[in-house]
Formats: sequence, structure tokens, C-alpha cells
Amino acid sequence: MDRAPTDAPRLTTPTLQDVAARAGVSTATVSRALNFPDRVAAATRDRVMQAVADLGYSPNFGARAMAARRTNTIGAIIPTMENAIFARGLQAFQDGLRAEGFTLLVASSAYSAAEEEEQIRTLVARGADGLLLIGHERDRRIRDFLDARGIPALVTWAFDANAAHPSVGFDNRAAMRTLADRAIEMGHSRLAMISADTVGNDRAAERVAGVRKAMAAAGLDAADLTVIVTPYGIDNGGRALAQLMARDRAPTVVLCGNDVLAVGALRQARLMGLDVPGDLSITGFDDIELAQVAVPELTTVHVPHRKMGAEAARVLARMVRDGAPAEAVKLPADLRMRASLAPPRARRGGPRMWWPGASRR
Amino acid sequence: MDRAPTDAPRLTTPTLQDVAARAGVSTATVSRALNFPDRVAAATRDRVMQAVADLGYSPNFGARAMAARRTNTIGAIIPTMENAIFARGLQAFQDGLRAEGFTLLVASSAYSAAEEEEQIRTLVARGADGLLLIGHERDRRIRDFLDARGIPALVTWAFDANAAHPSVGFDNRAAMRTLADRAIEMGHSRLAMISADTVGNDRAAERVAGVRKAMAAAGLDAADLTVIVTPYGIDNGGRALAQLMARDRAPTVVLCGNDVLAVGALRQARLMGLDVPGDLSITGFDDIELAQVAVPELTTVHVPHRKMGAEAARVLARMVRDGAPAEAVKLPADLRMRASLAPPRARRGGPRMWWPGASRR
DNA sequence: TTGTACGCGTTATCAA
DNA sequence: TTGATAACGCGTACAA
Repeated sequence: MDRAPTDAPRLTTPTLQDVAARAGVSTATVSRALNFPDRVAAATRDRVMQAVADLGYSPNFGARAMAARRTNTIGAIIPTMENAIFARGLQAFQDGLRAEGFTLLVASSAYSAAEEEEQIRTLVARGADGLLLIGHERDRRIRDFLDARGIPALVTWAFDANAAHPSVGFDNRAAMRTLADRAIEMGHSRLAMISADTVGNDRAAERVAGVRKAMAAAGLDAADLTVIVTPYGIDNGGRALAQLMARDRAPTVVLCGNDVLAVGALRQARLMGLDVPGDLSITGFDDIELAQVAVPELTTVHVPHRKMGAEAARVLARMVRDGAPAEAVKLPADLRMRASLAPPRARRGGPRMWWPGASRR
Repeated sequence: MDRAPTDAPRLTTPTLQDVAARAGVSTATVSRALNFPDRVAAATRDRVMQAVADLGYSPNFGARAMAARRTNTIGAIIPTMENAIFARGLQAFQDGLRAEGFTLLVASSAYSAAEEEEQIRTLVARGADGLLLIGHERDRRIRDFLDARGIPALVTWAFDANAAHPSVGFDNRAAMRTLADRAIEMGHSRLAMISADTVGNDRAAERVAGVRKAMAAAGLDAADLTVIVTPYGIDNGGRALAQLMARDRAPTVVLCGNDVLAVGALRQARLMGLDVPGDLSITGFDDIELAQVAVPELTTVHVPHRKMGAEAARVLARMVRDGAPAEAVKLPADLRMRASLAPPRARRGGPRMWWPGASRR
């Protein structure tokens, strides 16, 4: 009665009803045929599937979510999509999730706590059964929000067994410290850093802390460490390096909070006519593809993106499915020694004048 | 009766009902207060908002979508998130969308037609009011699917005024041709390409066609063009270059289908001890950040990522809102001449031995 | 193995 | 300005 008897194409999306009508069964049967194929007779199942194909039916997600009270969807909020930092890990995460029968929804927060909170609410409103978050540091309210709704969240890109949420990640501080140790062993004593803002970014904070710890352990004054804070970005890395080199007592090694900043610094050094690593060593963090394309190739901390993503998928899937209280997983992050870090003043080529500031303690 | 009279925190997400009860109004009023604040009395509105805040209420997206029959959500399917090719454009798109009151949902197809189709269905099932697609080439079924549901789709990263869907993009063929023209003018006659698979990828196909056209116009035999086909990826670009240089009659210029391949080729050339652009010129396409970080800096085609994203947001928002049949927008993509392209055999520095194969026609 | 009927949380129409 | 109430499309007891 509400449908004209013509054969004009309906500009409407087919529903379960339509499929049921065409297959000559009830909507319940269609639903079952779709969700539990083995609980319906083969013959009816075939009829249903045929009707589904004929109509180009696909289930309405919202309705399904509402009725089933679950979506098989996982949400992830990453700080940025602008560069490849999180890309590889996320890809692995998505692949792992798919294998577990989940779909991934990604949002980005632009490194803003407020935006992250909004995105979390959005994803939850959209029915995310679980959440992947980057780093531990965030407002307590968010944890309460998720707890109240019984939505499990897993943190990655950081590791802290005692934090509010379980994590699958690595120890940012220890990793950076290892790198700084190595630089100091090589004879560097004038270190500087280029870092992202450490407010609300525990990975950045931990990395700075790692350098300070290495300095203190080597008998250097950690207070001497100059840290330029700037948003991630190639150009920003370049500008920061320029600032650093303009100071008196310029550093002999610049440890960057990530590869993107480091590549920018590298580029700036080249523009300034500085030889890396002859005049100046530069290091990164993350080991994204960029690091190996840079000239000279970048010494950096290798983050196990793929393994981390895959592992996170496994753990989070378990949390969502079993309501399990989740194992935290600590992954190793090791050094990738490449050309951009070398002893200060290019002493590699053979004996040279010894320079007081470059003592090995 | 179904709720224990204790004050134990309910592990459930608050609904409109809950808010209504707490504010002492009907659900209809809460809904209005949320969606049309000026259609309810200031006093009641305040009460409602307070209840919303108290409860930490956020509307269930699925239910809302079902009742309102629209989601203010736009879906985008991009070929990959693994590198930054689409990142900047997508960011601009998202920003533009937000300004128009829409939310963006992103999915990636891994350059697979089948996956793209699946993602399209998924996004539509999730209620996307409109879709952003990359490139024109896809199965006819998809267009029918979208047409039947009345879901507008906009194509970007390509321009074709006559295609099924309207587009906001640039002319891949013309852009690549301009670059090839330039190389030929410089004296190159032995061109080669490294391209992504052109099946189902009209951008790649058009770029190859552009080079062929330039060769033909210059009196070169387009059939002579060697094209190595490989998936996008830095390593793949490197391997392809190695293959190219192993052939007899190696090229003097390698035009790459995008910057990622080009940077890989650049790296491989360095490993092989080839001087770029002295021994060999290499060019890219896209002008992502990578291009300026590469050594030597990459000559490439500049794609107006930001403008394209912003414009696409504007146009698609109009399509969704007004059901408007959409203006196609053609954007310019111009050359960025940098160091990686130069006349063959490094004749720039002064007189040199002339080499037969390197004639300038 | 299949069908009936209710509820999921929201918007929107219609009355009051 | 507000309140009832009927959809929206699907899953799932429960019954047949």
C-alpha cells in the first residue's frame, strides 16, 4: 500500500524484511542464516543467500549493534596520521583484529588531550567494544568513563605494568637511555635534545628522562641538557636544530624525540654546511622507513611496530571477548646503529688531537 | 524492579530515558534540548544539560542514525595508510568536513578492488551519508550500489569530467606528461618508468600514458619505454631501479609513479655508486615531505593535497546536504624542479666527451 | 528447523 | 513549550 506497484527502482536500502519476503521465510530465519549459517537448513540457507545477493542486502550496522548490544568493532585513537609513525603498527593491529573477527575504526587526536577525549566518546557512542590508546597519560575521568561502561582499553607505545590500563609496548625511558649511554660511551659529553611537548605525552617525557638518567649515570650534569620542545614535524626539527647550533657551547650530539624531528634536523644540518656525523651526530627514535632513507642513515631506536600491533590485537581481542583482565606485554626496543651517530670530532679516521671536552669520564 | 535499589555503580551506559528521568522531563524534550537547544525553555534546557553532565550521557550513534535516517558522517576509502601519500590531503578533508558539521570515517583498501568494495559496503552499512573515493576506475556494480541507496560519492586524486562520479582532482596524465616533456627537453632520450600496477589504478595508468605521449610527441618511440611494475614501497622502488640498470641500454632518466618509489630508487642508486643526477636522473610524483628530505632533493609533480582535500570537503558536503549534482573541480598540479633531474651525462659542468647514445635528437 | 513478538535508544509527528 | 508514541532495522527468547 505504501509501495507503488511499478517496477521502478526503489531508492531505498533493502532490509531484513525485504530479504525475508523474497526468500519466503521470516526475518528471524534470515538473521540466523546470516549469523549462524549452520542453524538453518541448507536449502533455506541457499534461498536466503540468493535473496541477499539479488537485493544487494547488507545489514544495517546501527540496528544490529542496538539489537545485539555489541559491534565487533575496536576503536583506536592515534595522535596523528600526518606521518608514518603509527602507520605500520596500526596496519598490523588491523590485520590482527581482522583475523580475530573485529573491525577497526581509527581516529586521530592531533596530540591534543581534549580531542582525544572527544574521539573516545565518539568511538564509544559508535559502539566500539574496545579501545586502543597510545600512551598512559590521560585524565582520570576517561578511565572512569570507560570503566562505567565496561569498555576495555589497551595502551600501546608505552609500557607500565602499574598503570590504569594494561599495556602492550616498550620502555621508552630505558630505550632512550640505552641510546644516550651509547653516545656518551663514544665520547659525547655535550648532548642536546629535540623533543615533543612532554605535557600529556608520557612517551616524550620518558625519552627525555632516559637521556637525563644516562647523563647522571655518566657523571654529567643532567641539568646541562638543553631540550628544545617543538611539535613533531620535519620543518620543526630543522628549526630546532638551527636554534641549538646558534647557542654557545653547541652540542656534539642531538638526540631527537622521534625520526621525523631527526630527519628535519639532518636536513637543516646539511643546509648549514655541517657534516653529520663529522661535525655533529644526530639520532632519532621509532625507526620508521624515513630513517633508512635519510642521508646519512639515521641511528635510532627500533620500535617493534609490527609485533606490537599484532600483539595488541591479540590481547585486546581477548579482553573484549572474555572480559579478561589482560596480560601486559613488554616488548624490546633495541638500537639501530647507523651512520648518523659517531664519536665527536670525527676521530674515527685514526689518531687525532684530543679535545678536553670530549673526555670519556 | 529490574534495578537493585543499591547505589552500586551501574555498569551500563545512560540513555535518553535516564537523562529524562533525572531532569524530570520527557525523552522528547531531552532530544530537543540536545538537537535544537533554542526550541526548549532556557530553564528546562539547563536542567537537561545538567543531567547530561551528571550522567556522562552521550547519545547512542546507532539509535540516532536509525531514527534520524542520517548520520552526518562521511566515509573515505584510501588505498593505503602505510605512507604519507594521502595523509595531508585527508587531514585537510577532515578539517573541512568538521567545519561543515560532518565526521570522517577512514578505511583503507590496500590497493585492492575487492577490499575497496567491501569497505564501501561497510561504511555504507555504518551509515555514511557520503563517500570519498580515490580514482575513477572501479566496478560498475559499486556505482549501482551507491545509486540505489542514493549515496553521493566524490572522486579525488584524479579528474575526469565524464566519469560516473564527479571529481575534485587533477589531470594525472597531463601532469606526468609535463614532467616527461621537461626531461626530454633537457636531452634525455632513454626514459624508463617505475610504476604501480595500472590495473584498477587509473592514476598510475594515466601517468604512464603521460610519459608515452610525451615521447611520441618528441618523435621517440613510445614502445621503447621500459616500465617496471611494482607495488608502492621504498624497497620496491630500489629493487626496480636495480633491474632497470641491469639491462643493456640503461635509461638516463627514471620517472617514478610516486615519490615513495622514487626515494627508493634514489637510495638504490646511491648504494650502486651512481651519481644522481650526474649518472642518472630520477623523478617522483606527489611532492610529499619525503621529496624534500631526499638527497638529492627530488624533482617531482606537486599535488595540491591541502587544496584538494579542502575543496573535496566543500563539494561533498554540498552533495550530501542539497542532493546537488556537484560541480567537478580541476586543480592544477605543477612541477617542482629540484636537484634529482638534470640533463644527461652531467654536461652541466662544462665540456665533456660526447657519448653516442646520449644524443639530444 | 522455523516463526512470533519484543526490545534496543533515538528522532519526529502529532496533540495537548 | 512540552509529552505520547510510532517508527527505524535487527537479534533473540520463546513457542510452535
